[in-house]
Amino acid sequence: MLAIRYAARTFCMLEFKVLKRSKKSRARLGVISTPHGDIETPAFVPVATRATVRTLDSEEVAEVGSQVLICNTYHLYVAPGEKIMKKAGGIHGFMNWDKPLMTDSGGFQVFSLGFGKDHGMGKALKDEQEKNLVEGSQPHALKITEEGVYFRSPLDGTPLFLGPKESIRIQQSLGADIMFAFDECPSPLANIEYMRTSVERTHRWAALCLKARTSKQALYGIVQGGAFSELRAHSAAQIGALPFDGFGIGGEFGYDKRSLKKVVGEVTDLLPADKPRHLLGVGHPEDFPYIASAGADTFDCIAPTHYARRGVAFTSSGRIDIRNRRFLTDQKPLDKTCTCDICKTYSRSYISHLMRAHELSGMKLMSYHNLHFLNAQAHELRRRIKNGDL
RNA sequence: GCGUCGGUGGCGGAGUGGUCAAACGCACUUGGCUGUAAACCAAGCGGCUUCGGUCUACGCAGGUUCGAAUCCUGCCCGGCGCA
Repeated sequence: MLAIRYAARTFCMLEFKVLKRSKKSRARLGVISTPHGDIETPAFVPVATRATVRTLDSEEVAEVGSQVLICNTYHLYVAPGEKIMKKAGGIHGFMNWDKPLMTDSGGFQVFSLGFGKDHGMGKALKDEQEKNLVEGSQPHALKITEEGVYFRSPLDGTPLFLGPKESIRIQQSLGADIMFAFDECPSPLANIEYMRTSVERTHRWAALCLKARTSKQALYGIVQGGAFSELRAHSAAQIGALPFDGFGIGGEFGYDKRSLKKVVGEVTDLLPADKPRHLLGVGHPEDFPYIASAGADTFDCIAPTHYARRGVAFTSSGRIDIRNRRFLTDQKPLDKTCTCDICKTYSRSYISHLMRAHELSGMKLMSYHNLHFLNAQAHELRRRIKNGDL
């Protein structure tokens, strides 16, 4: 199955240059060039699920130093729908973002709307937990088959189907610079037999995605395998051997930072050195050094905006929950070392008041700061690699 | 003045003889969140506690009852109607 030939493959509009390789770690400094400009790597990729970085407009997202965004195929398929997106000429014009864009394939929703919802959990484990999800299990709300995944529209219950062909077709309508192969993001509770079956299916889907592509958009294959080293290695070897333009690394990576670095490092060792790697859905500020030193070039995370709306600000001295009463009288900025417009202008006291009063502007100020902060942290990673410190 | 309805925890508001320290919502406190199901979710929220309890509480004061936030009497306060 994986021996399909890709002779008719079109030339893709993506270039990757490695400017420097660290002597201390797997970290590397690079530039990804796309039709919409360059991405200096390592880069943080803000999440714009429904063609918006929640609470911010595209100009603000650029203002805080974002180089590239990732949107979501499943969510844009549900609303406003493929036709409308196609008619808009794709996401770039639709959301007024002329820098590079990625689209996630919908593979994460196979997890988040499936077992993730069933077990009320995210893809990251906090503690060691029993891997009790057995081969053949199906989540409550959707059905995973060899051909793809049957969903139901969260809006009106309409049956939806997403498989490799459909995902690529929709992603081509969305027109991002970088597409991702349709995969199953397996639950962190999946046992090794479930994981093996899932990974093999994701590999078959990967080949079908390559075959389905007819545009010049770049396409990244996705490595799975959870925290099982042998499955990660197998997946990295299989996916790495296919003519993708880059590689995503998805799923879970164990329940601590050391495990994250180990698992991702083992994967990047097996992937082609001249192609970019994207770590999917990991990026709390404290993770950044682990991610870069494991050899990932880009990585996305909902953290800055997701936490912002709940009152958590990322600062140089850790997280603070701005809604805590003590901040109501605190005249300092969110972070005294931050250079963003919010920290130059507004006090913790004011932002605490806005968040406690559920004012939308509070969520916006928080999102603006957090996104600036994470982009600045990524900038710092590049500086450290350049200086030989990482 | 007469009649009538009502006074419940920080607020709103259930309860109308025992299973009531009192539903539910808000507010408040704490915790969680990593390819967005998420401006969300969970726990706590009278005092003391060796966590089994125990004391004080449903306008105030009495009473009936084995037992009252719930029934009776008086008083205080508020809404409405009639004078």
